[in-house]
Amino acid sequence: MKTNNYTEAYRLLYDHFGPQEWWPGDSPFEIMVGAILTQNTNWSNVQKAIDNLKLEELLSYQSLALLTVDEIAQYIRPAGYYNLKAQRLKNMLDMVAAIYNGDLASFLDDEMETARENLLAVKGIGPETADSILLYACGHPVFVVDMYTHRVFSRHNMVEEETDYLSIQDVFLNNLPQDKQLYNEFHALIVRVAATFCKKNKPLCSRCPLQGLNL
DNA sequence: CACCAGGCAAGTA
DNA sequence: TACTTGCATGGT
Repeated sequence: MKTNNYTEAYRLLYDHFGPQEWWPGDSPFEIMVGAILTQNTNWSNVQKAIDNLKLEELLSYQSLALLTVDEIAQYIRPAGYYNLKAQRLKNMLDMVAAIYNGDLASFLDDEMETARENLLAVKGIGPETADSILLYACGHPVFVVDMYTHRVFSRHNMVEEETDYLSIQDVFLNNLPQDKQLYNEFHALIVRVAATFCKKNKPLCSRCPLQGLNL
């Protein structure tokens, strides 16, 4: 059975780490909030911010929409960049209000391309945040690229060192079956292997399961 | 103490 | 177009 290196990389990671069962969140709305809060930020800090909102039962579209930007900012302080992220959350809520008449379910059920355009039009939502929401909150078949994807696979010579988001995304979309469950697990596994074996400013780790690739 | 973390937008030349 | 900078907390 022949397969390509990208499918093989997925299999190696899955065999090593097992299913990751992402996204860590109980609802689509929690995932949308988490996607903004985790921008350039460690997840453990994001979890504290999410817990703050949960304790006050504010982690729903209807509840959060009642707060001012400054009020949101105080709850999410542990996530860092809290003033910026509070405004970005507000921008996202405003988009749902303006385009989907305040009905979150309408956004979640919308067509993928339309939903992506609406997300990218929100100030503070870029390609990674948009794709994370499309995949993990909406359930659309999108491959999410992040800093780890670039680091891990450029280190293994499977993506260019100097490249951009869409180019990396193309590599994976062109070399993997269109399968949202696979995209879901693969991204989570990439985060896992980066945190475990492929840290910044460290040499290629000999214990990385991707060493098993026949390049 | 320094460095890092699941980005993005705005400013500069 | 191609760099650079601001945003900020908490863990290692």
